[in-house]
Amino acid sequence: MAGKSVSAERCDCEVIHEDVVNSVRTKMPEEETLYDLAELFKVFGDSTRIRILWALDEAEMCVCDIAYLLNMTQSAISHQLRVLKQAKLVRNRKEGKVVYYSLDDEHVRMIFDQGLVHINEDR
Amino acid sequence: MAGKSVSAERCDCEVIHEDVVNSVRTKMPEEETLYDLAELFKVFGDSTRIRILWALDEAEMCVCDIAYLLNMTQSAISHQLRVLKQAKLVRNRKEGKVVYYSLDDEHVRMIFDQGLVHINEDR
DNA sequence: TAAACATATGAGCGACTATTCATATGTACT
DNA sequence: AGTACATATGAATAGTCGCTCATATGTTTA
Repeated sequence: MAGKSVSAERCDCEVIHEDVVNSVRTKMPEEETLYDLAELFKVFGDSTRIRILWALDEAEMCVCDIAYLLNMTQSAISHQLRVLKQAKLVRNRKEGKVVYYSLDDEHVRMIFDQGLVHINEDR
Repeated sequence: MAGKSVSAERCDCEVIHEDVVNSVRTKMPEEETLYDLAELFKVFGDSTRIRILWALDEAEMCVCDIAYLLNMTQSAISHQLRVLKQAKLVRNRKEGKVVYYSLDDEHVRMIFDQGLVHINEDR
């Protein structure tokens, strides 16, 4: 509580550029916003889901199509589609027994493209 | 091996829009590219790392600054900075004992912004 | 109604990962 | 050389996650 113990409990250092830190702190978005952002990228952070999204960007497909395309179990695909739907990245349409999935966000492709730019940068 | 077993082993369905699947298949990027893309987004998929990147987008900071800003252990931050560096998202500069980190990619902000657009879309 | 089939879902398992704790490395100062 | 300090790192742990397997749901057709 007194003198130098400004640095709280977590940070075990002494020298701090407090002006910089305070300046940055005021510019940071809300904690919750950054948390939501991380949650969104977590969804992109799996190659199965990336492949599904990429495929759906090309054409609307049913669960079975996707499973066949990616050579994976129908169950595995279905589970992942649920994740993607919760993240509001895909929508579905029912036609008899068959459920067709498609992209629900035109920004997905832009985000992917930006990611590709980064990947291709360092080669 | 005969007749209907076109659908391989993984996909346990029968009805498939093979034309669509084949068309999509030709348009899909290489497996490795999508894998790398997922790896990149995996790095973004953690709120600690997102916060670090956002902070560094505002100003260059030393490890201790970041730990103080985010109220986290120096060790935890250091571990995450290593991940970010391996992903070529941050670079560092040494000045005596202190190591300053900064963003190593101007696309990060654009990717974040696109992500925010998605998040804010459905409210 | 019964069989066939596309899809969804819950439980369980193995793999991965973020943090903590202890300690090592490297630099500055006395 | 020795102390102080900023940072890095390895091991251990707790929590998360993707897939599989079994099964449920819902729709079509006979």
